[in-house]
Amino acid sequence: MQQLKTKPDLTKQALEAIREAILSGELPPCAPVAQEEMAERLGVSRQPVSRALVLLQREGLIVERGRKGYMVAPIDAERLLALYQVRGALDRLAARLAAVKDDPQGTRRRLFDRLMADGRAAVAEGSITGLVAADVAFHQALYALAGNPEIAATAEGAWPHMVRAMRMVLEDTSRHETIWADHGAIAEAIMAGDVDGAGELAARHVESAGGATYRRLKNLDPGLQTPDATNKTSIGG
Amino acid sequence: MQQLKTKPDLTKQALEAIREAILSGELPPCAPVAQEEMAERLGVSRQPVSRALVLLQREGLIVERGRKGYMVAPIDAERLLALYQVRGALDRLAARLAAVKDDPQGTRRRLFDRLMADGRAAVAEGSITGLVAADVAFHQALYALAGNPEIAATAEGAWPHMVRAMRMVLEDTSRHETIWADHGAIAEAIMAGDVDGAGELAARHVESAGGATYRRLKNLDPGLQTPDATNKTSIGG
DNA sequence: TTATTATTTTTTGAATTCGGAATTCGTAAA
DNA sequence: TTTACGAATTCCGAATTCAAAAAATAATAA
Repeated sequence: MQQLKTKPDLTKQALEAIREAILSGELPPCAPVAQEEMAERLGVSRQPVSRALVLLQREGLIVERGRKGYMVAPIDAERLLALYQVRGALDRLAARLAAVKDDPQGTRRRLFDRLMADGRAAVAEGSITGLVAADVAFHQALYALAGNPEIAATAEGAWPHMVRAMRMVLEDTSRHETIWADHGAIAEAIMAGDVDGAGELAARHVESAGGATYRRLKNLDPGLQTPDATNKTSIGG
Repeated sequence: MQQLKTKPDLTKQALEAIREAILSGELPPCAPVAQEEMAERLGVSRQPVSRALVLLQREGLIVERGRKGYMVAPIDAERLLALYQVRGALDRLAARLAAVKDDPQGTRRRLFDRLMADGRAAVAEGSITGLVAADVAFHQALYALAGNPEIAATAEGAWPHMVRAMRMVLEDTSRHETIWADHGAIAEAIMAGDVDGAGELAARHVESAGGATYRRLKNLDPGLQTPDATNKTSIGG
């Protein structure tokens, strides 16, 4: 018999709702986040909203504005670059750990096949939302395959910031193809058991994304760009 | 004229106080944490305590026990091992970033000299508390020298768990010397600008500590142990 | 004596209330 | 017209109150 569904828990619901509003852009960067208004909008009292906001602040998605309340954190290019560097280290570790495992049942291969198909479909469709979802799914699968739950838990803090920036970056459709070529190469290296190769590819992929994000946010990357300009070396290695 | 001191902020104070109580062992693993009792002990209402507990849960230092309230999280050997693996990746990155920087003013060398002196003094004194403090200081300095604030922010989630376990591990006094020999080697490699070497040494040092912690918590390491048994290879590499 | 059920207690989550601090707006004076 | 002072409003943290749910306990029947 399975566990019955637990109670709603207003604090958790408020947390999810507000985070989702921030990630979707419904609450854009620098938008004020007033407790009373949020409580009103969610149909609850200020209490659960206030508790959720403390968590959101810890996640870095909202920042204090003195006695003026909170506001949605601005998208900070330098911070994103630093976060991508950290995630590069985490993804390298995840890929290495995934590569040392073998896959007698072929479940891992089927998982990658499905993820790659979803990603390719999103590329073909050109849907930003679909591409973001497929990207998140791929990397979360990487963390899961590593068998170290703390990798996913640690990386979880960085992902919301990246999702928020990803929409802008993916406006440059020229990157869509290379992203999923990278993912394919990473998956192949993992399935081939190539520990060093998988880790290196994963780290470079992430740092490349970080560089692209940085340039995009700094408006250094107006439109198209030659593939040569992407990161080929990685300090994280 | 100087700025006036800002307000105390009861929530933050409660958070620090309870966290400190957990790390010091005053609240041992599996001890129940009741909101009312905490509020009473800290001389505040349940409100700021409740908000602090939400944060502490996010940090993983306390866990929910249904309607029975929270309890201090038990020390989980598997989890510690996983956390050390993650921190190995982070410390590798930090050491590499620190090694690429140069130090024309010699401030970095003086910092390392001071940290090493503190550590050696703690080893000579044999004070567990002093050793823990010196270890934390050394690695936090590493994160600071990396120039990427997100490394420290990310690693911060893992440290409280490690501090809690460190007391047990450091009862094995034979490790004290090797720990600070490792630190010395890492500092030397960084100051020599040896990026690969510094990263490798830092990662192995952390994973070695993780292995020692794991064995200690599993009671596989009763007392002394030959240095040969320490980790010489690292999957995180 | 044991098992089951009803009651009491405990403890938390959420709502409401209270107090204080900062911003804003209005008014008066230069 | 601009500046400065002060009142009013806004908004949040904290305390208090309320309600619900689970655990503990007591009581009763088999």
